[in-house]
Order: sequence, then structure tokens, then C-alpha cells
Amino acid sequence: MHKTSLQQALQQAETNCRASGSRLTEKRRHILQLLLESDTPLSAYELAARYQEQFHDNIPAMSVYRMLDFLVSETLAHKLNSTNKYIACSHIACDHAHEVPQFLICDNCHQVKEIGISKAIIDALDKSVKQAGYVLTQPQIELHCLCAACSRAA
Amino acid sequence: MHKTSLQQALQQAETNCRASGSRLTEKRRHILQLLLESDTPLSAYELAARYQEQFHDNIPAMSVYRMLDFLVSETLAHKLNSTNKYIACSHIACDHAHEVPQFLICDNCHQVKEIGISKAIIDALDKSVKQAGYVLTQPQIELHCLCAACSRAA
DNA sequence: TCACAAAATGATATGTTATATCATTACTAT
DNA sequence: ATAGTAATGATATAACATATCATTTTGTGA
Repeated sequence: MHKTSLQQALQQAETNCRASGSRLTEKRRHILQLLLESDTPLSAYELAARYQEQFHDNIPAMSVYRMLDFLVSETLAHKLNSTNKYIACSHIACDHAHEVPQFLICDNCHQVKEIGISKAIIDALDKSVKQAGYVLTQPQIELHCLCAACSRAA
Repeated sequence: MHKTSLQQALQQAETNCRASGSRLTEKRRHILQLLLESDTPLSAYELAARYQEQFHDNIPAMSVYRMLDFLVSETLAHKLNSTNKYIACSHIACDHAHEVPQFLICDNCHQVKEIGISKAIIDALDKSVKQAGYVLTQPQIELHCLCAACSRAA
């Protein structure tokens, strides 16, 4: 992520939190920054290590988990359940409301693309879920793929 | 799962393995049986514990993982990546070819329903993935829901 | 501004899931 | 029978996650 858009995202995160009456503390902001700067999803422990390197401050894994919980609850970050790692939300700086996130995870280079899922797919999924008698609670789709570069290389 | 369909499934698993030239050993079969008998997905460690109870034989977690890997590779079981648990495939006894599995996971009672995903959804997903330049490798969708009973209760 | 309450973070312990590696046992085929 | 392969056991350790209580920081209202 470029420096300007990084600053923009952090700025917007600040604004969003202020609006929702929550506090984006320095450490939470740093964790978000690390996620924004990373090409790939990071685990809580990886974040703790990077925090140490980049900000020269030791931070317990326990605290990282709590900060991640905060960021996820504010939709500033997402947890990828299939890999137990975290990524910054791609849409922090966008105005538009959050939709069902769909993640394309490259199993080779681990880059993740967050794409908006189309209305047609949501509707179709919702229909098949309802037919089965279920009710969707946390719609989030994670698809394991190869990205363009890695699929060419393979 | 009823006793007869349990026996049928185990029988069919045996046949499938023979056909693919792999060996459904006694312990692998027992692990599959435990999965078939369970209402909910089980972790490797839970399986090790149940194995002890039901078959009065101690089995190391390491071995359970290997047996699960085997069962998954033979499509006799599935791993739920979002919960790190395993379930028997619902379609062992069916003839029809395996399609993209879609799992509806009840976050309250943990029951899982494996439904066939409709062609329309697959196509739509595939299209959006391709548009993003990606190639699906292990299509499997896990949706977190409430089942009919639990959503009524809530 | 001071004191209090609430929120955030630290410290410590422990539980849960997963993999690496080397030794041993069991099956298969010549 | 025996060599080679597949399966399992044993042991250690890594990686991910939560519970709990203590301490620090922050915001609020007297």
C-alpha cells in the first residue's frame, strides 16, 4: 500500500471510530498500520513480532488478539477463518456501505483479494440457505485459489 | 445416523477405497465410523478421545491427523476450515459425482448440513473469481448460520 | 483539578490445533 | 522368506487462542 493511501486509510479509520464513539488508540492504530502495510494476511503472533521490529515496543500476543477483535468489530480488519490470519479491510477509505466480503486467497503466494460479492450470488446463496431451513449469520466467503501470477507460473 | 445406513456407508467406503487402490484399514474405518456416528463435527483430539472410549484402544493424535488426511483425500470426510473440525462426507453412499460442497454450519448447536451447491451459484462464483484473475483450487464454501431449530429458539 | 469509573493493556497460565521427525510394525509382491 | 512400501507409534514442539487477574490510562462529573 502506498504511503498516501496508507495515511488516508488511517485517517479514515480515525474518523470512523470517532463517529462510532470508539477509541482508535495508538497501539490499535499501529496494528492496523501493520496490516495495511502487509502484502499478505498476518497472524496475531506475526503482528506481535512485526510490532516489536517496527515500533520497538514489546506487545503481548494477548493484547494483539484484543486489538484485532477491536479492529474486526469496527470493520477495519477481517479475520480469515480458513487460515487464522488477519487482513486490513480493503474498503476503509471507501464511503459505500460494507457488503458481504468475499476473499480470494492465493494458496501459493498468500495474497488476498477482497472483492465485493455480486447481488446475484448473495441472493442465490441466501435462497439455497433458506431452502435448507437455515439463516445466515455471518456471511463471509473465503475461496482458495491461485492468483493470476501464480497460476501462470504453475 | 441409523445403523443400516452407517453400515452401508462403511461398506461403500470400503468399495471406493478398493477401487482407488487405497487401503481402508481398521483404524481408518473406525475413525470414519466415529465421524458418521457424530451429530456434530469433531476435532482430531476429540476423535482420539472417542476412539479410546468406544474401541478401548489408545490412538495418538498424530495418527488421527494422518487418518483424517487419508479420509479427506478419499473424499470420505471433509475438513471444515473455519472451525478446524472434521465431518463425514454426506454422500459416501451416493453414486453421483462429488460437486462443490457447501456447508451450512449452525453456530449455536454446531450441526452441519452439507448441501450440493447449485450450478448457477458455482457459475456465478467462478465468473467473479475469473474476473479477478484468479483460479479456484479447492472450492468449498462454509457458511455460518443458525439452523431451523436454533433460529426459532432465538 | 481531583477522584472515580470505565476502558485498555499487561502479565501469566493454560488450552487447543497442528506439524516435524524418527522408530517400529504390518502388508504386498516377487 | 524377504525386501520394499505403507501405516502407525512415540516424542517433541510449533502455532493459534482464551481465561483471568493486575495495572495503567483515559474520560467524566463533582
